[in-house]
Order: sequence, then C-alpha cells, then structure tokens
Amino acid sequence: MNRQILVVEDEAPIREMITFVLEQNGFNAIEAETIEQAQAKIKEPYPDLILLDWMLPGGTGVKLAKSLKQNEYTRSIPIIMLTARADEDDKVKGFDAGIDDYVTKPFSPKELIARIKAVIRRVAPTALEEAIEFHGIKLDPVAHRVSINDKNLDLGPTEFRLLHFFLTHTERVYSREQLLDNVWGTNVYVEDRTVDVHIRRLRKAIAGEGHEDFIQTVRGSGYRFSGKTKDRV
Amino acid sequence: MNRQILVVEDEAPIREMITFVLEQNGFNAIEAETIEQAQAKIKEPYPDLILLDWMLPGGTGVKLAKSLKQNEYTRSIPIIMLTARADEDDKVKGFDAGIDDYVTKPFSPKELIARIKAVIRRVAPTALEEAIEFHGIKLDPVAHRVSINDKNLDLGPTEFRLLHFFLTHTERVYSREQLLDNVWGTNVYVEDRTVDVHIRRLRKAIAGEGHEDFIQTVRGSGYRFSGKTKDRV
DNA sequence: AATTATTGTGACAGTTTCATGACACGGATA
DNA sequence: TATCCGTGTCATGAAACTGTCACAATAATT
Repeated sequence: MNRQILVVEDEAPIREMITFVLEQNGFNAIEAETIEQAQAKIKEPYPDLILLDWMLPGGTGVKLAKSLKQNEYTRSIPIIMLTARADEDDKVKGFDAGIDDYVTKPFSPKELIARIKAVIRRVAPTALEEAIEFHGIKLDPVAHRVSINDKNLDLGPTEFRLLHFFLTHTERVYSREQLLDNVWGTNVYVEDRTVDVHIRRLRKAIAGEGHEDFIQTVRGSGYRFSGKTKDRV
Repeated sequence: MNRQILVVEDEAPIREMITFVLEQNGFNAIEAETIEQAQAKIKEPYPDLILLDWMLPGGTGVKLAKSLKQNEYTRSIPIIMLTARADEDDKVKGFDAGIDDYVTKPFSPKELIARIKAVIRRVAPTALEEAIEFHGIKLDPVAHRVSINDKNLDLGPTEFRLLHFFLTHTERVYSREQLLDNVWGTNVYVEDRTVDVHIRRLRKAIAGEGHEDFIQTVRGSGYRFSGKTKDRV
C-alpha cells in the first residue's frame, strides 16, 4: 500500500518540496532530474505513478510520456503532468501522450495529493501489481513469478504477459488480433499465427503440471482461458 | 463486463490517445485505421461499441455505419461518431445512418468516457454480448459457449451463429434465403438447401440431449425456432 | 392411390483452420 | 567472440468445417 512515486523535476527546490509533501502523506518518493535519469529509474520495481514536469532540459516531459506508453510494462503507469502554464495547447499535447491528469504550478500540497489519490484510485482496479490466483495458478506481477499448485513455473516474458492477460480476462474468447493488441501491444507487426505458437508454449508449460486444458481453442474465433472443463458448464 | 470498443481513426496519435483513455477506464480497445480494417475486425467476437471517425481515407465514416446497420449481427452495435466539425449538417447525416451519439473533437477524456458509458447503458438491454437463455438452452456470445440444461454443447461456427440467430428470433418463420442473409451474410452465394443441412446438424446437436424439437419445419416457407411443441400452441 | 413437391439424411471431397516441430535471427551474456 | 535464450516465421500433417449431391422419407395434391 506504500506507493512509489517518481518525481521528475529539474528544479531542486520544487522537487524537494514535492518529495517532502509526498512523504508526509505516506508515499514513497523517488527523484529524477532529467529525462535520462527518469528512464534509468523506471524499471522494476516500477513506480506506481509518475509526476512529470513539463519543462525539462533535453526535451519536454511529453517525450518521456510517449516513450513510456510504448512499452508494455510501463504503459499502464499513470502520469500526472506538472505544468506552469495552464495553456490549453499544452493540455492537448499532453493528452496525446496519454497523460492522466494535470497540476498547474503553483499548486497547493492538498491539491497535489488529491490529484494523486484520484488517479491512483481510478487506475487501481486494473493495476498490474495485484497478485492473481485462479484455480491453483498464482501469478505475482511484482515478483514476476508464476506457480501452479505451489510448484514454480518459469515462463518467457511473452508467455508471462500472455498468461497475465488471460488471468485477468477469463471466460471470454479473444481473437488472435485482440491478443496481439493486448499482449504484444498495438502497432506491432506480427503474424496472427505467432499467437498460436505462444499459446502452444504456454499450454505446454502449464500442462507440464498435469492440468486440465485452461486454454481452449474456439475454432474460427480465437482462444479462451477458462476454469470450466469441456463437459461441465 | 469488460467491454470491447473498436476505435476507427486514421490519425495515429489521436487513435492511440483514445485507446489509452479507454484502457485506463477498463475498456478493451481494438484499433482500426481504415474502413477496410474496421470491417475486417468487425466479426466475432463483435465489439460492444464502435468509435468512428467522421473523416476517413476511402470514404466517410457514415458509409461504414450504414453498411453495419444493414447486417443483422452488427446492426445493434452502438456507434459514436467522432467529428471535428460540430456542423449541424453532419449530425443529420449521421443520425440517418443510425449513429448513437457524437463527440466533437477536441474532446476531453472525461467527456468521451461519459458518452460511452451513457450509450452502453442505453443499449445494454439488447447488447449483443448478453447471454441468452431459452428453455434450458444457454448461449453466451462472449465466452462463445452453448449449454443445454447445463451440459456443454459444442457447435461449429456456422451452427453457433445459426443458433444465436434463432435464439434472438424465436417464434417466427424464416425462409432459407433470410437465414442465409442473416447467418451467412449478404453477398454470399450458397445453395438454399445448404441451410437444410446445417439445420439438420444443429438439430442433431440439440436433440442429442433428448429434447423437443425446437427447430420446426414450416413446409414451403422455412424454419421456425420455438419453445412450443408441435401439438401445444 | 399415384404423383409431385418438399424436406431429411448420410456421404464425400475440397477447403480452412489449427497444432506442432524445426529453424534462423538478434540480443544478452559470459 | 562464442553461446544461450527468447522470439517470430514457416512447413507439414492432422483435424474440423463446409457446401453439395444423391437418394430416402415425408407431405401435399390430383
């Protein structure tokens, strides 16, 4: 519950003030002065939220936001932009890059905290960090670990994401294309059939533990992850 | 409950922004750049809603909307049009084509989400994704599953669509031609008698569970799916 | 009853779709 | 540099699905 927040802000006094406010409110602050520093710090464990200054040396914050959004792992980290100008134009540019909210400088600590909590509340239900359990399959996104009936299971990155997606989207058919969009990411040019192969690899890994067929083929439509067996509904 | 939304928009940044916003709000986004792409993606599993840009290469969005409204299966998918111009004229054209709502660019994420939820709420009762139950027969379009008295039943794609159509159109006679149009799709040249064969296959699958004849032959006219038996009316 | 029109049924071949193993490429690592 | 691992693609064979036909069965008509 102790959320980690990355503060990307080049002006030291402001950065320190923010950090102070955050920690006063039970958050865990990480600081970064530049885009490069920020990128270096955005890796496991991923921060729960990023406070991003609009004006940064070496490029605008939007640039960073865009690059974060392209990565499967960082895509869902919410971003709050800090901007000096309440300029409408900037807001549009920011939303292009997938900004979740804005705080206009100067801002009060209360406002900042309120916005942060609002964003976290909104994103929390679909947060990547929640551990999942489903019919004996446990997946811990933070530890990046999967076990089936308490027996450890190691998967490649793609299989891990695929399983993660399935575990959070059970009992529903997904076409290959939808799986590509959701697991590989949009704007990735990969053959449809590639999904089959990864399905196979995931199946193999799971089945190794002598289990029912969780991943079901729905001919002509796609695949479905289900706890229900073939006969019983 | 995880709704699928198809975003048809040629400009990548806008499309990605929309996708991002949708996913932040618990929706499942599918992307399409052109009308052709959109049409290719509008098949099972059908999206729950379509966000459609007004200006698209190769024809206006209205064109796509019209064609969707002509097909039995896609007819009830709600459409929200994205338009740059708040032009009154365009709105009229759109409503002709069966548009459910408008969002004028530029729009805020909040507004977009609000409109989507409003439309879904309005349309939900007849939503395609709703599971259907009829005299012990259950069909879940989302999971792509059929059961009869809680016993799983597996059907081929055509039989599934046929049953789906019947379950949503009971107590009424349909000619072979009408069935072809609705289940196979228009512009498909297939022999009338092919319907008979698929009717037979579907009957066999259902009857395997020792059931009354849901599918009734109306000599000279076609078939009818009914809960009433032959003798009782 | 005989004839005709319509529908039921089983078989079949062509096509589509999927599972599977192999393989090559590229990045990371030692 | 050599090696390993993950990944995407392909070839192949198996299985499922589909449309059509021929003929049997049934209903309507004369």
